[in-house]
This record gives sequence, C-alpha cells and structure tokens, in this order.
Amino acid sequence: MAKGLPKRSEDYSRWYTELVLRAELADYAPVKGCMVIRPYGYAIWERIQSTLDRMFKQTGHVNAYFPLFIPESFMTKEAEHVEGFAPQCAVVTHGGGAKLEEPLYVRPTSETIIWSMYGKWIQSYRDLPLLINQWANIVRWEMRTRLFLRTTEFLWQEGHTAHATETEALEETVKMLEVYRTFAEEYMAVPVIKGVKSESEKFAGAVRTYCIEAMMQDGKALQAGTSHYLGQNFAKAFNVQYQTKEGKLEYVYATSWGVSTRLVGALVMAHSDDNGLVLPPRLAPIHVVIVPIFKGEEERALVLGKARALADSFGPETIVRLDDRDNVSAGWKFNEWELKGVPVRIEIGPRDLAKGQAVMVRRDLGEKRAVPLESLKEVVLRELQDMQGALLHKALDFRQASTKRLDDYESFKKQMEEPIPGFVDAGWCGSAECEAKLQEETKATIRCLPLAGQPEKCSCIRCGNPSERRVIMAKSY
RNA sequence: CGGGGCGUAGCGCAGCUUGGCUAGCGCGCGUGGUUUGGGACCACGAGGUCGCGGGUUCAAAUCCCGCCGCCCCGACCA
Repeated sequence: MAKGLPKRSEDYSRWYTELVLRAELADYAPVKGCMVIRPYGYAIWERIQSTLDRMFKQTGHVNAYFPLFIPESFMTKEAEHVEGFAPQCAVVTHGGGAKLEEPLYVRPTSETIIWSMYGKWIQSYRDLPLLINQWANIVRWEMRTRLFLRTTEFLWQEGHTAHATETEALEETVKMLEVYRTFAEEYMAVPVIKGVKSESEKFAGAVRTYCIEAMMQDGKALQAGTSHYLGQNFAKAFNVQYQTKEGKLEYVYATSWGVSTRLVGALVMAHSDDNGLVLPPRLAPIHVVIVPIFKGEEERALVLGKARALADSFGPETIVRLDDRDNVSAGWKFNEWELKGVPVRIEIGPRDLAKGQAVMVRRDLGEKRAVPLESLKEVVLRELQDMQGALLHKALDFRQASTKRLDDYESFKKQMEEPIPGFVDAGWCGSAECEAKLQEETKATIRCLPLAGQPEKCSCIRCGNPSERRVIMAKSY
C-alpha cells in the first residue's frame, strides 16, 4: 500500500476518490460508471440498511420486491415522469436471442410498476393505507459518475404508499422525511436541513418534493434523502381508485421516498480527514481494533493472551477486532486502521502490561491516552458514545460557520467563488427564470426552501423583487 | 457530447523524442531468517498478449493509420 492520501485542502475530489478506493469501500467495475461495493463498504451499507429497515417497520411499513424490468408502456403513462426519466434509462431490446415485442426499461425508480400492481390490490378504503418499501438496485444512465455519489447502478430503498386522503398522504411524506432526518443526525452524525425542492428540482411526477440537505466538508451541498408527495398523479395514470365508505369512487393519494448508497459517500465526505476515514461509531463495521505489540515468542504469548481476553470482555454490541497479524508491523497497522476509520484503537504491549494499562486512541481526536486495564471497557464504551456526539457537533459547527445570510448579489457571487462556498441563506422571488439565471451565473442552485424558515418579507437576491421567504442556496453534488 | 489526461507485472511508474540485443524500477506477492511502541530489514524467487487491430521496417513498447477502454474537467441527475 502506498503512503499518504492527497490533502483535502489541495484536491478535495481526488482525496475523496482515493480514500474510497484505498479504504476498500469500493472499486471501479469494468463497466463505465459502475462500481463494486467491497466488503468493508458494504458492511457500512448493511448497517445503514438494518437501522433504516427497523425504523420503517416501526412506522408501519412492510417490505416487498418488485421486478427490475418495466414494460415501456408503463413508463410512458405519467407524462412528467416519462419526460424526466426517459433520457436516463437503460432499455432492454433483446432477450433470449430475439428482439422483444415491447422494450423493457431497467427501473430508474419503481413508481410505474408498483402503481400498476396497486391498481390490482386496491379496491376499498379498507385496503388503505398501503405502506410498502423495497430494497433494490436501480439504473440511471448518468453522464458523469463518482463513486457512491453518483453511479450508473446503485442500491437504495424506495417506499411507496397509498392513502385515502391528501392529508394522510402529506402526513406520510413529512413523517418519512423526519425518519431520514433522525437517521442522518443520530446515526450518521450528519446534520441536515429539511426543506422543499423548487419546481425545477422536483421529482418527475411529484406534486411536491421534500429533501434533507447536508453540507460536506468542502462546503458543497449533498441531497441525502427525498420524500415525495405524489398527489393523485400515479393513481390517475394507472387508474387506481378505491371505494369510500359512502360508496363513491376516488383516486388514491400517493407518496414515495428513498435514500441510497450515496449515504456512504456522504458519511465519507462529512467526517473523514487527511489520514483517512472517520466513521461514526453507530455505523462503523468495526468499533474497536486492538493492536498487540511484542518482541519474541515469550512476549507474544503474554501480550496476545491479554489482548484476546480484552477483546472477549466486550459484549456482542461492540464489534472488536484483534489484529494479530504478524506479517505487518504495529506502525503499519496504526495507519491502516486510521485509513479505515475505526473509531477506537487500543495498543497493548509489554510496557503497558507492566503498568496494568493499555493505550487508547480515538480516531477523531488522534491523541494517545493510557487507560488502566480494569476500567478500559467502560472508558471505551463511553468514548464511543462521546465520539458519536462529537462528530455531530463538529459537523454542525462547521455548517453554521459555513452558512452566510446574504442580501446582495455581488457578495453572493463572491461567496460562491470561495474555496469553501458553503450555504447561503437568501431571498428568492420564486420565479423559475431567476433560479435558472442564478445557476448560470454562480453555479449554485436553490437547494431547498427550509421547513424551519418563517415567512419573511425580503427581496430576491438576484432580481430584487419582493420575496416571501428565504431559501438555501449552494453549490452541490 | 465537448475539452484534457492515461493505457507497459497485482498497484504506482520509467523506457517512446532519436526503432536494436534478455523490457526495467519502486511497492506489493512467495520462501527462509532477523524483526514489531507510527507505514521494519536481508537473501533468494515468482510474476509481462507493452489496451486492440492493421501498416512501415531486417527489426516496433518506441514510427504511421484506425479502433477500444478508463479517469479528470464542463452540459443532465439521488
């Protein structure tokens, strides 16, 4: 393994790519724009998955699986949807050595195939709400790809729900957005802003798109999750009606919501440093690594024995790895486990044993600290907890420091030229034209209209016209 | 799709300008030994369709033509 990662300050994008490759989260696949998620990266995804899955089930959802292939005719049923997705779809034209009667789209998202089935399953108000989630892979033919952040194929979860009323569907939409916020902040230790997307950034086929926006260390925004209120658009396209108590026929109301393997990229970009990954304990595949240090057989037996006992003293909820390889030096191991972002490292050698202690290093702090063996487990558990909180606070502080409230266009443009452009909180008149021009002129986009924001009389930062509210603008991934 | 870069051992590269003999270096890998508190060392060893196809030549990694692939930067997107 080569030494040294590029510095974030010198080349953030190269730092990111090299880190993902060298920490063995992922590797480039033979197909352009595709990646292999390697075991260590997949382990992070599995932890994301199992946590969210539990949260979805706690909110009444069940899992199902719908097919990868979607008949072309389904894709074209909802006008906006097809217009939005057609350009990025992979289409299968041949199967079994023969040209297909009807081309099959590889799902870019599953609204159409799911709503074609919901049509069969929903007849009465008694069938509602229908709350289904699926874990799946999807394909979107992107022009430009980046490991985890944007790949041609990616893994995600997509929730698709059907409701009797608009109110209920809207409640569901914001409820799931809140689930995402909770997950991002409590597990990923990534603070997010809940908001509504502008018309132009809205999901193709949605009435309204909600999102959570996170800030990466280079001051760019990353959309970390979305939740859509679909109104009756898909119900009408697929003719999904239900009979009310009164016997009337009504179209059902829909939502859909998703997060993807992009979250792994968000995790990397939110916390990691020039030495490698920094993983929040609640999502780290390995919590504690023990590196034994010894000379000769005698010490080896002694130190390894103690190290094993130490590893075994932790309960099943703490994942401890004893690195007893003898083909690499202790120093090499330190660097490797830092690269891989293991939250806590314990060094234990003869000198420690003589003093009845071990050396402990927290990944985010990097300082060595001697801890008596008898209290080691307790201290480690506390540090894991503290680190989880510390990462969130650090990220939050960074976001606050990198968010500017601005009112004139010139300072805004200047801000977007800064090495860390950050978020700008500014007025927007609401016109699509201003939005487009703003993007053209500054490379920034309107990330969202924050839910927390109060209506406020101000003026549009670009055209100066009256504005009813402030929005978040930023360069983004 | 436009611009740039790169394709030579598992990885990173040199060699190409000015064709030549057995294609080289570092890391990694294997074996043996000494080692282990911040990326250890010695010895021996394995490992190559020089991206692909064609051409020029006595001779091509090197020159010419064509193709392919990947990465990076811009226009679409979670």
